[in-house]
Amino acid sequence: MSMEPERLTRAERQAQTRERLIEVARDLFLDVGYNATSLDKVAVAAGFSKGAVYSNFAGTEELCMAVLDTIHEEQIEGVVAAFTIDADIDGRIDAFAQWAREKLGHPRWTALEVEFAAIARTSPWVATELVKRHRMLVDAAGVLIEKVTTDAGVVIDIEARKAATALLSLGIGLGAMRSLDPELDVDVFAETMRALLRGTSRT
Amino acid sequence: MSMEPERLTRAERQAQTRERLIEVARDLFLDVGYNATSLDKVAVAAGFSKGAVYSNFAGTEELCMAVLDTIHEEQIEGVVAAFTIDADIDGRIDAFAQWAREKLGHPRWTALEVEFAAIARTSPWVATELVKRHRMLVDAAGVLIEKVTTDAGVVIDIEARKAATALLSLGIGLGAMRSLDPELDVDVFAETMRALLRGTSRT
DNA sequence: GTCTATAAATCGATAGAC
DNA sequence: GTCTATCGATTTATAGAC
Repeated sequence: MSMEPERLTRAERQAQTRERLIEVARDLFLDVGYNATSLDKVAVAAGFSKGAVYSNFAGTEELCMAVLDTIHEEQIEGVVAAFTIDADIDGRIDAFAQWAREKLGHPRWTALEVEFAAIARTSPWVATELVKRHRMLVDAAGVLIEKVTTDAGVVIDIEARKAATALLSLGIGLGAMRSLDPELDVDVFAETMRALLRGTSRT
Repeated sequence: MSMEPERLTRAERQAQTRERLIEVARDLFLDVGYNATSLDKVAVAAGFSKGAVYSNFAGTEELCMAVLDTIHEEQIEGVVAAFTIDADIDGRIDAFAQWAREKLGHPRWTALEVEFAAIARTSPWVATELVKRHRMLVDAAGVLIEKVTTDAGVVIDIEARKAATALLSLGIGLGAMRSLDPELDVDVFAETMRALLRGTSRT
């Protein structure tokens, strides 16, 4: 038990380096955007050199993709947590609206998401990978809406997956505009969501 | 009347150069995006050199802003045209939905809009100018929705300006995702819009 | 006003030492 | 695996000729 941990330290050290790089890169990408963040700045800010980055990621695009993966993971957790609290459907919708309101209040993510999506026009790899993730996000939100509504015995006019597409798109678009204009009213998200999920209840 | 036109030709020539540059820059910006379009490529593609661009625009940012102005102008014209056709409110909504469907089918604009918005994080000038234009777009759409609904004697649940904010944001977000994923369902825009503008009619 | 030439800075990516 | 050094390619912006 004395030297055993040393053997794993090699792999663990690299894992720590990778996580540290993702952590620092995330802050930079969210603060100044993708194009304004050079690979060198990330390395230096993390206390490494460019070589360390290239030995953990194929390049800038894969680094940003790894960052987006951590963000997407947290977003899904937040949405699931809001929609699975112990309350009726109205309470769950309120919880989600509150979560969305906080997220849209400081919407650095959406700006990065759409800026990085522009890279997809010249990078086929980014395009296919981003499409995968967006479809996964829409699917996850779709089944969640489907489950919440059916559990509550409510029938909504719009298809669950379409509602998920609309809400994700609205969140992204609203966040992008909000990150530009701090005075933009964010409550329109909750209002639109309620208009979409306004169901015809059946006992 | 023989040499009189010659005196104006100086100014007219420069105006033509400026328009030509905006026209070519628009195509490039929409095709490959803002960051992938260098000032030099625009100049060469237009049959000029970089000097011609710098004598007509302060730099790349102002050039793109001029391009966005022409696009915004056309967008407003399209929306106004759809909402002022000779029909009842349902027919006008259908016309707008059809217009939006065509625009979102090939949403090159939204991708440029959000990509350029990312520049605002490091350029204060771009930030203030873009905020001006977005607020103008929302205002224009808001008064249009207000007028159309009141003309039809319909009262909608959501405030007109909020509905305009939601629809513009949804269009931008949906377009950004659609430019990434061609299989994305665009009809959700029309469905969301109808859910928002579902009014309680009063004679 | 437009063009040519150039300055100056930045960034991605690679090669080789350790 | 990480670091140092460096190449090569772009880009913005300016200076001076015409």
